[in-house]
Amino acid sequence: MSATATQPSPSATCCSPISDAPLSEADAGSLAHTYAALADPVRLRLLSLIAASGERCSCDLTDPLGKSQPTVSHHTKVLVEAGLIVGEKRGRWTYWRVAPSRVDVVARLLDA
Amino acid sequence: MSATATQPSPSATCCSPISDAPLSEADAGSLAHTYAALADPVRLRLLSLIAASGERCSCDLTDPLGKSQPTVSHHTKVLVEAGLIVGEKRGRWTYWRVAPSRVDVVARLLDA
DNA sequence: TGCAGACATCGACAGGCATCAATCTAGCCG
DNA sequence: CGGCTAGATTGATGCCTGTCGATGTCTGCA
Repeated sequence: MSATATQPSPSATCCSPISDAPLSEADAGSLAHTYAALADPVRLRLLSLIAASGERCSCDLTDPLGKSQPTVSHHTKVLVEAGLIVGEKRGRWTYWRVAPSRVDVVARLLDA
Repeated sequence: MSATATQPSPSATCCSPISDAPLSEADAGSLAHTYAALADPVRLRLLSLIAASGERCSCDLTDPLGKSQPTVSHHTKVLVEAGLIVGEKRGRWTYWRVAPSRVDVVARLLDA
């Protein structure tokens, strides 16, 4: 597959609160994709571990989550593709941080 | 099954922003359940149709969504179980409204 | 009382996803 | 250079979920 196949769509960054106007099919699709990234207990705990630490290495995620290394790697990938976290490789380790802008969009979508 | 089997857990109503402290497994589970209700394009459009109208009958949902009546009924049920909408039967029709309190909880969880 | 319409439920099918073992890749150290 | 370790990728497996046709239930109306 191409490297950008599941990149977050630009339309996901532009939506006003859902009470303003019905979502288009395209917007609903990309937003559902973002919410799907949050619809897993492991990913929510992963995100909160990163958010609470500010920055966190993959090697410090497998133990608290109680999941195998491939599983954790899979979940970090999903969160990256949803634009919710960003990773930085430093030497042998990868450090993760939350991507505040995207989190902000998701939070604000449901504002009344 | 019992009528309350999939009711939203009380713990889902009490969570502070995820950056404050890592989520417990139980909280992560119930929150993931709520996000899963939003992780479908049809349900997002359904929710936005209801939110934009204030109140909406099931009979006015199948056409704009382009889904069959059983499918729409399934999705409204999922949103009700997530606490995101409430339904009221009046005569032969069922009218749906958003449940602001739960929507508020979901929106606020990601606050930085 | 009997009929028609609105909605829920059931059963079945297809597609997607979480998980792990095994393997691969890349950077560090002796 | 050779071994070691962190992390990504692959492939297989089992479960969950979206969808629809068929059917059931209840309400209003003639």
